[in-house]
Amino acid sequence: MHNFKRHTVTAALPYANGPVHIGHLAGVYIPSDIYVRYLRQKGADVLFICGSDEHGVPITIKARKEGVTPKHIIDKYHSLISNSFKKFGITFDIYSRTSNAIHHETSAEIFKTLYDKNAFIEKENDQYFDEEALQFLADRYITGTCPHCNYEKAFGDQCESCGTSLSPDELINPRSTLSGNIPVKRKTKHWYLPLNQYEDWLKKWIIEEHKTDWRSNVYGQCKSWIDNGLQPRAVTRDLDWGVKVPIENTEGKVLYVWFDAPIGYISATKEFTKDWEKYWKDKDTRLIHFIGKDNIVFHCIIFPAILHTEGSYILPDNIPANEFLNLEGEKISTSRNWAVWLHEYLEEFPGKEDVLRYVLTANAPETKDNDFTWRDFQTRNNSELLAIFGNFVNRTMVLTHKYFNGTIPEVNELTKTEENIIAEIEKFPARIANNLEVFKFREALVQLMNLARLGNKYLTDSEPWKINETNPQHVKTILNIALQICANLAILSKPFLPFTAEKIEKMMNLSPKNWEAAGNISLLMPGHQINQPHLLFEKIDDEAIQYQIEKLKQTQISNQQTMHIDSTPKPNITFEDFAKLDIRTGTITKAEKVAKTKKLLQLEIDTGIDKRTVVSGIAEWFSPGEIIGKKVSVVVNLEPKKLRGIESQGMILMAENPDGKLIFVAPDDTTAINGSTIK
RNA sequence: GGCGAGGUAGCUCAGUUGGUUAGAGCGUCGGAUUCAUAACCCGGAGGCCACGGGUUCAAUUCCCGUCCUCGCUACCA
Repeated sequence: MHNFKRHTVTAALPYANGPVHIGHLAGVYIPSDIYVRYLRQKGADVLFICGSDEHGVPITIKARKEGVTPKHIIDKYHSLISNSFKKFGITFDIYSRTSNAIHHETSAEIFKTLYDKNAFIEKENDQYFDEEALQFLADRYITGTCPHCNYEKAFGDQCESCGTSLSPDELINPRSTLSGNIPVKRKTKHWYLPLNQYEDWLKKWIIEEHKTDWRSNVYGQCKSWIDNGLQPRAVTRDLDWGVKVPIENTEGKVLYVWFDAPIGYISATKEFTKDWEKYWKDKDTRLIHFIGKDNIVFHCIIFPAILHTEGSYILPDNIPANEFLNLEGEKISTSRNWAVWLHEYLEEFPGKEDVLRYVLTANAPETKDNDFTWRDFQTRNNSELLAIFGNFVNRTMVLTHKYFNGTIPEVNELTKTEENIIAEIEKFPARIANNLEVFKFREALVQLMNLARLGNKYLTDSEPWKINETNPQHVKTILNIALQICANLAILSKPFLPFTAEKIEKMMNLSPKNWEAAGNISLLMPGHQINQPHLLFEKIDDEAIQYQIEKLKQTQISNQQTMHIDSTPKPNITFEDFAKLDIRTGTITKAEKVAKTKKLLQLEIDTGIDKRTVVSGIAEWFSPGEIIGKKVSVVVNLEPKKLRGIESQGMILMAENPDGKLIFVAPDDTTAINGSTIK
């Protein structure tokens, strides 16, 4: 085990085209903040780095849509995001942004170094070009008809109607969104990182050297990528928003956003300190990336490959990626507004930053996707944070004021019970720390709560309110120890619940202490005066929860009304155009799954005029058995097309429900005769 | 379909290098208590450890297969 001298901890750069939500917090920022706060409390040399990721096409699209500049968008979200983090007590040493000059210089420099080392492959290929706007078109800047579902506003990279990933070449009738013109193909040159050449190196570094210390989800995902064979990846794009490619004659080309974004960690460090190199180039520095699982490939494979080739940088020692957090059973979605936004939470639950920190840690998606529900949020606040932690501190403080006017009493004779309690207290710092060291934040938090439980049990068992008459000397001992537990809680809860820890410190007149100070009963000296107690947490009532649930329900309703309904009709066609279509009623006579596909069913349809084979992408919604005998509407004069080697001789008409499920568009009356023309 | 990660009490999760009664928190039921935000404390109930085979003296744990969830990937006239 390497003995590291310092830590560089990074948290994934949030993309500056929207606000941040609880999924971001639970997945990346809370665990990283807990870890860093813990390290700092241990007196470690640690740097905590983050910033906004401000390049890439989606930002330019959003800007165009809203009629503002990309700069306007990133400024808006950079400050919104940065603010939310600050208010939640995420203690980055620096929260930078990739639009800064220093980042452009740094990423250009690294690109250039790799370029000079011949680390890239140059490839020339055809790409769509807008002759009016005089620029190459990013995939997102091209719209056209989806070849799969005929949706007319599909993008060059994806059809939002059927969800298919596309390449611009597949689009029917492509158009530039910049000018509306039909784009032309032009040759353009790009650079690729030949990831395939890194396979042996990655195998050794990840598969062999990090088999045991990386989380199984991270390790498994990497292994999957490596085993499946890696492909060269383009590192440049034709775009005018981003880091300019630092080579001559490359006007209009920028670094692909995934290339420059992780370099943002380095440039942010540079911006923060002149000493940045020791945090990135010294073998004694431990580099840790906190990310969500969607980022595994970039942080475990691509970015390390870049750093490795550059040559002077260290590689990450661990990459604790979390899985995803769902909200009330559904995937969190920015575009569908299915989220709890941090800036809204801060307004609706003022002073409850720690409550959310607690709930998201207790329910963190460390090993698998997890679900955030408002009911669970309420229960964890009321029955755990408040009832166990808050209540213990409160009852201890109240008793101290009642019996000793807020002065810490001295410890007298220790019974066996006290000796056991003290021995227990000693174990907690290590117990919590051991879990934090291996990124088990959930379990660490459970241990913290167990300390409060220990305190509650001790008070209840020793009943100072009963023995005050008969044995006042022992009451002093009991309360001293209970108060020492509170002081320990102030220290040990700080990484998790920083605002609460500070409140306890204030109530107890206690100066902040480092981690090693905890684990004993000498934190408060007899005679020390404490302040009046204030409640650390308050009950969250049904009303507040109901309001949040209602809010989500409204979102759901409005989503259902707007989803997938294209409000602009297609251009008019003549009757002659319509008459070209030959749609017949038919009956499904056979159905079977197409081997090795998830969505395809091979159907045999009795169209009244013949029996023919149709391949249809409905397997996700219908099993072969349930649709045999089903009446359907079939386009019988569609040009046949081969799918997965099977010739499809027609198309079945389907409609789509708001939830994405396809339903048959079929004759209302089952007496409809096969072959009857639909007109 | 391929690959990866998961499938353990009502809920959220531990755990098992194969071995006597499978754990925790919350919830639930009962008891005790009143210092404390009806909170705390004690106790009970609640599990074919996804399903089917196999290996073994013994499997929730190992092997094979199946099903379900999530992710990546292919594919969806």
